Amino acid sequence: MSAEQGKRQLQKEATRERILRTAAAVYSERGFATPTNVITQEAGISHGSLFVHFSTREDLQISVLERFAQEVCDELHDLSVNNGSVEEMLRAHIGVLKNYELFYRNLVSETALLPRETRTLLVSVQSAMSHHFGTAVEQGQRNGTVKDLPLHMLFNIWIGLLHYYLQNGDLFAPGSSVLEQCGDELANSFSKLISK
Amino acid sequence: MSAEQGKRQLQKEATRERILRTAAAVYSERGFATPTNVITQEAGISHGSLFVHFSTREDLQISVLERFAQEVCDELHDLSVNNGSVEEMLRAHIGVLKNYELFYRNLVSETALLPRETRTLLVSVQSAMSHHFGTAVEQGQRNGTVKDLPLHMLFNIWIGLLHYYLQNGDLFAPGSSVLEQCGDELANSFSKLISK
DNA sequence: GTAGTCAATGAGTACGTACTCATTATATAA
DNA sequence: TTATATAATGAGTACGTACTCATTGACTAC
Repeated sequence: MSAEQGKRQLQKEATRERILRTAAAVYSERGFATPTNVITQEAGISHGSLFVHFSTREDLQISVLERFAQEVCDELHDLSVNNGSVEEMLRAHIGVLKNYELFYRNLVSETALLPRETRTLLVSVQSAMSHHFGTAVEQGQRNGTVKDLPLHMLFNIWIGLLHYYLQNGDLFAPGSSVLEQCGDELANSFSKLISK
Repeated sequence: MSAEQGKRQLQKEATRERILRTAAAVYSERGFATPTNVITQEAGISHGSLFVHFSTREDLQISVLERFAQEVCDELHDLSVNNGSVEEMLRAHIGVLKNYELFYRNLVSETALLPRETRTLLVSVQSAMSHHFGTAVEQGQRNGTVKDLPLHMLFNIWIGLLHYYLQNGDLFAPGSSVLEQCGDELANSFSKLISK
């Protein structure tokens, strides 16, 4: 039976899970360039064991990122901010990202040294958000409170601002969370900016 | 005499110069993670020779970046866009960066893996630009054509947008120059956005 | 001309780290 | 109970790359 899992298979799945969780934590704190032996050490397993579960380091990175993207996309998708103001919607966006700040920060900072595939994952995260963004902004545009600039440009300005603050978190909020520290200011400034 | 240089000293200076220029070119095309042996090969000198002129790889990177920052700062400083519109000023900014697009693009994309000191250099480049930005925007704010948001926030929104497009150049302008392709749209959209 | 200096060389070293594989221990099947 | 399958191990290998250093040969000072 497929539902019935032997002790061995359960153990294997548990180890794989342990690696994935540990890697996500390590990538959050030390960045994606962290060597594999640090991850296995942190996970309390042998170095070789990692390669029983993931054929290459890149394979592991992709798996971690896929899970992350899935999780964030789900959370973003479930946001109930329909008919809210633009600023509310932006705050909700920031609220979700706060849960992943360190990881997301490293992800956008180090995209250049990550496997190509991960680019697509980042795009899918943005797409998940763009739906709510579009809804709120278009509503504002229809009732004449928001400027008539192309939606994609407004979205890119918002994402660009967000990423800029995340990447330079140590300048804008030294030793602290940028989203916590500057999130409100960002949402507020941006919504003022796009309003007529 | 210090003005009098022996043949030897001239040769040494020429080699150092050759390394710096080659490194800048290589960093532009392959990024800052390119190994030192690629640079020396490209420069047509022995690998060991590099370490006669630069004690470490990091030392070379910093020297290259210092020269770059100096050059860009000078060009930005010399911009004669006083009393021009905000959009003109932004176009001028883009015009300068076009000359360094590949290098600058890699710089903002890979800041995370570069030595700490280089962060300061990037800041100094932004500072050089912020003067013109402030002048143009404040003039607009005084005569009531530009929104009254804090100057630093407007500047960060602009830089964030610019960097976002540079970092994702392959999405916005595949196989081409983003600044060439999207520069006008960026300057135009941003100036529309901040106008009342 | 001779001795000393120094830029340049390139083979060699040190080191980190991704990945392998023979072995071990444990669960499952007979 | 015995035999087989396999998850996990960790010492070992391969490889890339930053950096060293004894040697060379062109320049300089005397």
